Amino acid sequence: MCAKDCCAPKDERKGVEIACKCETRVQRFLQPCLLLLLKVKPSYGYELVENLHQFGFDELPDPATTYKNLRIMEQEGWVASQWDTGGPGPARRIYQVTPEGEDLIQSWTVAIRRTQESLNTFLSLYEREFKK
Amino acid sequence: MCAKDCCAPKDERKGVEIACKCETRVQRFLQPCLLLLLKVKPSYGYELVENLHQFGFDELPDPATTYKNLRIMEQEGWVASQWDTGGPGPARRIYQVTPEGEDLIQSWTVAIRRTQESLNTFLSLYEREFKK
DNA sequence: AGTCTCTATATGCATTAAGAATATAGATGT
DNA sequence: ACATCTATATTCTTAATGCATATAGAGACT
Repeated sequence: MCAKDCCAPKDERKGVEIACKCETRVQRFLQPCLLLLLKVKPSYGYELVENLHQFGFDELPDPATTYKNLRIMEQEGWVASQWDTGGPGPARRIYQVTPEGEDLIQSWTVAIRRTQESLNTFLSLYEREFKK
Repeated sequence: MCAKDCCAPKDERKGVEIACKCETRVQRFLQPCLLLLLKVKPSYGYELVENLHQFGFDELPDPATTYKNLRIMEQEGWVASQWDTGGPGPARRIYQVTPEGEDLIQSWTVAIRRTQESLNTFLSLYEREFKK
């Protein structure tokens, strides 16, 4: 059993855990999560990474991925940023959601509801097949 | 609005629909769906592609992807295949689930339930933020 | 002054899953 | 003989992500 209680055993030769065989990652889920967090409160990369915990990612996206996505989202016009040099420590790039970004949260929620229905279909079929 | 009622407009210059910006694909969801379909009834690639409709994929995985995944799953030992030359038309490679494959369906279901909880968290936070 | 750690952002490279395009070929109908 | 439908397979490319690494300011301690 792997750390996620599903499948992957340890690789005895290397002594490390090998990739989980039954992982189902939600691709492009990071961007809607970031948008929603920023809608709740304008924030910056380092803090956002910590707040992503609540979305129950199996493994948190690494900082590099988060920073890269924030830059992409700014290019797309969904968020806007400004440097904050006021606080302690190094300067922070504070992001906030634009009107376009707010519209997109609505649209993305529609897509996520549809994704959820797909998973429901799988789980229903699973129950019908095994739990009888 | 795109065909999925969320965001992507048509590209006027090319006259074609551009990629939807708010798509959240469930990565590696195809394999558990195939395993479950094969658990219900042994089948072959071409037929499986048609039966994938029921899982509500936004866009059906193209045949190439399905065939490739079936081969990978056979290499992993989750399914076994044999040629069926009996029926009409060209020979079919019939797949069925192995005991290892059945175990994996259980494990994968655990992962899919966890994924569903992530989506629930997003949707709850969305409702709290917007629907009040 | 030197250096160590924590915070914070950023870039380059490699991996992986998936799609697009294409190739192959048997069976069937005209 | 030829077109069409069924069925499988391969190659090339793209997109999203993770890993490793680089950079640098601020505060603490010696």
